[in-house]
Amino acid sequence: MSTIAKALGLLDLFSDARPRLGLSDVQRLTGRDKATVHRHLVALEQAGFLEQDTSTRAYRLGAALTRLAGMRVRTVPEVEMLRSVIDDLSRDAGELVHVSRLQGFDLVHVHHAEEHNHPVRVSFDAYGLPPLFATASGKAYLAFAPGGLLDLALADPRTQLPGAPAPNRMEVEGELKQIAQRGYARNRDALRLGVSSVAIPLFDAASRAFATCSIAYPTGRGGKATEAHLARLLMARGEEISQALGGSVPSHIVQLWTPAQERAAS
Amino acid sequence: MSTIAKALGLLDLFSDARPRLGLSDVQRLTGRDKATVHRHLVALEQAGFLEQDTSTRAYRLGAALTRLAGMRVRTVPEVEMLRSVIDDLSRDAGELVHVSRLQGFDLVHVHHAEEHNHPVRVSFDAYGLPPLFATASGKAYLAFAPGGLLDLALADPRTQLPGAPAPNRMEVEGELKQIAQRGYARNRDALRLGVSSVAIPLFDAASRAFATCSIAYPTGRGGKATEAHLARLLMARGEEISQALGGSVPSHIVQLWTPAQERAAS
DNA sequence: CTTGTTGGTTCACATAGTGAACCGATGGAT
DNA sequence: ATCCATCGGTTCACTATGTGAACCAACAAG
Repeated sequence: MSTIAKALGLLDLFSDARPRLGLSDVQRLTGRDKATVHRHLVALEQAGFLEQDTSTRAYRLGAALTRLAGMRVRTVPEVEMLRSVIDDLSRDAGELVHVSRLQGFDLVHVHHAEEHNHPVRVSFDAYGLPPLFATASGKAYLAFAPGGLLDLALADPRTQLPGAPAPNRMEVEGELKQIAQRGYARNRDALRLGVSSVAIPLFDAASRAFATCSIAYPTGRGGKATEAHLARLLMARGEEISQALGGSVPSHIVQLWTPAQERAAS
Repeated sequence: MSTIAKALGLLDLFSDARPRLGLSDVQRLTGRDKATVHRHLVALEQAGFLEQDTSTRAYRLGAALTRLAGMRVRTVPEVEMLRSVIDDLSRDAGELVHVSRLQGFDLVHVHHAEEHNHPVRVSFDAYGLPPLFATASGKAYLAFAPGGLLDLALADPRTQLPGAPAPNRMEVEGELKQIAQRGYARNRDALRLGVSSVAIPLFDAASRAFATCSIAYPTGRGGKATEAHLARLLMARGEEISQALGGSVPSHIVQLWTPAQERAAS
């Protein structure tokens, strides 16, 4: 293992729960020699990746990180950031994966990836603006967005499928509550006949829902089991996808998305 | 020089102007051996600090940076982030340095540092809310804030010193224009008799003005020369201060703040 | 077909990293 | 006041790790 990897690995020891670490803490957590750990910490500090509190002598994440992260979001287009994660997810699921960002109440296309495993698969046009209430993505967003938004969305005619009956406010509220508890939204044949999908929200740096990721699959292919399987895949990568865009998922939702056995293991 | 420092130094080669670098680019820029550079790049990539474009094979800043940067802003209080920069600035200037954030049209105290070089120095209470138009900070903010704000600020009575004549809209506009050209705002005896100050805006991650940094000094001490000297110190650190808070200064303002001889050198 | 790029790999060599032992300071317990 | 544990940090002999000249394969322009 390269010394570079060892040193950079130290940064991963810091977390929201454990934002400040002393020399001995790091030494214990890594099992490495104190002298080694110290030299690594000093090197990271000199590069600005760590800062040392002058009074407690504890280390915390440094300013160079925000500087470089800012550079990344400015110079790397969203699509590039998403590519590898979304490709992986599409490969694992064997279905069409789709990321949209919210602009007002429009779901605008950001990126998609499709895998050609199945003979029958979902295809779609990337630039249509589907109505919020007719998609799993739209409902996933509303279920995790701040409260007031629902009324505004209901008032906007563009959020509904033309010709369809207006959604009942009580019913919708009930469904969103279910989604918030379950961790993902689902949809069967609502937007296009024969197409089902599951979706989760994505969160920005301030942990606000601002985009969504969905998997679409032919309704014919799967019953409850398929839906649950795809939803699991989606939720398992939910945090990674938000992070790829520079966001962070609120901890209670990370928990919701983490399978029970994994939670027990950690 | 430690290999860790060498590897981390590679990240600094990336910039807004040069966001993607190939192996040979990095080799040229550093003068190090190609094999060495390559191993460093791979190590950084494996840690997520770099990503390699699969088609062009060029490297760009990676997702680990945004993840860690997010952690930093969540876990490290603003005051902690500012401390070292502001302390340095206060030491260099030998005067009181002051950082405020805008909440509506209130300048709320974030952090300050005072140096005890001079026998006569400015002291102040940290928690007063000075009127926007009576301070260098307030004017620095307005001069670099989006246009519509000025009218809203003029309409708000709290932005003006009680008892003072209402500011003339044309005059104010002219002054803000001057400030925008000069790069900093100034103030003599407006808020408190015998106290002058110079101020610059601070920018957030989206490059919007959201806070200010000012240096206060006794009017008696300095004429034009002192003011210019302190303003230079302030502007020289302007980018660093914004960055400490996770923001980034628009490039045209960085230029405005960079002395002519330094610009020629780089 | 040459010539000059590019990204990447190999291996003998020496430099840079390692860790046991040590130091001084701090903070409880006794 | 003394002991003991723990803290952050340093030293130095030893060797594992990093280094760089030489070497590929692939690609593009002349």
